[in-house]
Amino acid sequence: MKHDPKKHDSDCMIAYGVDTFGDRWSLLVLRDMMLYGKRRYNEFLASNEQIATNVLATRLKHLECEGIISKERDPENRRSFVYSLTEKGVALAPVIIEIMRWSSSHMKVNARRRKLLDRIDNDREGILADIRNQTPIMPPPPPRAAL
Amino acid sequence: MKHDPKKHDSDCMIAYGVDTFGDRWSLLVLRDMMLYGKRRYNEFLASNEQIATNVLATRLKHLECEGIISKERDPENRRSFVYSLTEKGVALAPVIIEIMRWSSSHMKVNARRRKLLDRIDNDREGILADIRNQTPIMPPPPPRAAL
DNA sequence: GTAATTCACTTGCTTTTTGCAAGTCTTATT
DNA sequence: AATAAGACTTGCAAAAAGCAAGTGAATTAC
Repeated sequence: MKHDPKKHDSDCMIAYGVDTFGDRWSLLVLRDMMLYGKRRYNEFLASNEQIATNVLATRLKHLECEGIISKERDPENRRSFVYSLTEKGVALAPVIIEIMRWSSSHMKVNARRRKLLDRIDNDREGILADIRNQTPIMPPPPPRAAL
Repeated sequence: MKHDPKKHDSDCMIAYGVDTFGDRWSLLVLRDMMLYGKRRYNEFLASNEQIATNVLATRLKHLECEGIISKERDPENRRSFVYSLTEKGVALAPVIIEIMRWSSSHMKVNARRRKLLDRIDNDREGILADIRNQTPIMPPPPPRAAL
């Protein structure tokens, strides 16, 4: 599945970004991959934000089609697939980082978050390296207690 | 109209950003304000992306309610309103900048865009100052030829 | 001073997208 | 051979987006 470049060729840079990854669920999937190192369908499904399974499927397809992520069979368990960030996907890290930086100044920041923010300021290269080789940069939040 | 903080208090930083400004139309309105210096309802409506008027109205209300923009009557034309970025809104500039930077490496970049990207690298402070005092940092694109 | 205009929206309706529950298909385990 | 895990698909209801037309206050034109 390949992306049709015609649509964007004369568009603005923000419009291109927005069309490619600028919706709630795509951004949350990218967060799951970059921050928590998630790589599997059921890991994305398990996020606290409760994405619907059909919506997750279409988002993964779209991100793959845009060249942000790639999909391969897990060699160790052939009924599973593994999603990874491509170079194009890894290059989105600064966007995610700036969103976190912005949010942090407008919401309560707990210890786990503070630690990550400090690292953003002091070890940006290390964070980018971790994202590139799929090392989680912060522990995933505990599952929200069910009603 | 005030935002209810309960919803986000224990959420993640990306989720907070996504809920606040992370949808197609909000991001395009922010672009219009930051890059092109747009400040009026009919200016937003006139963007090439063709936002529907009812959708624009709800987005402006949401952004205002989240404290990203503020709305005042135009003192020189009292049937008009002027929207401005708040400090919280200006603080989103790095997110917009990183989206542009990312997009620029994955799409064709014309001369106008190249000029802005150079300025992002060489005069970041100047750009942030322009955004803060509502000076357009690039000319708006020509209106797309109607069908 | 009344009529036409501008500006910023609303309203009503259709279409598209999302959300939810259940089902399918492939590969693996018992 | 039967059961289960993993990754989706399908069908349907609900919410959001898109479209066209209408409203109401402020302004200019006659």
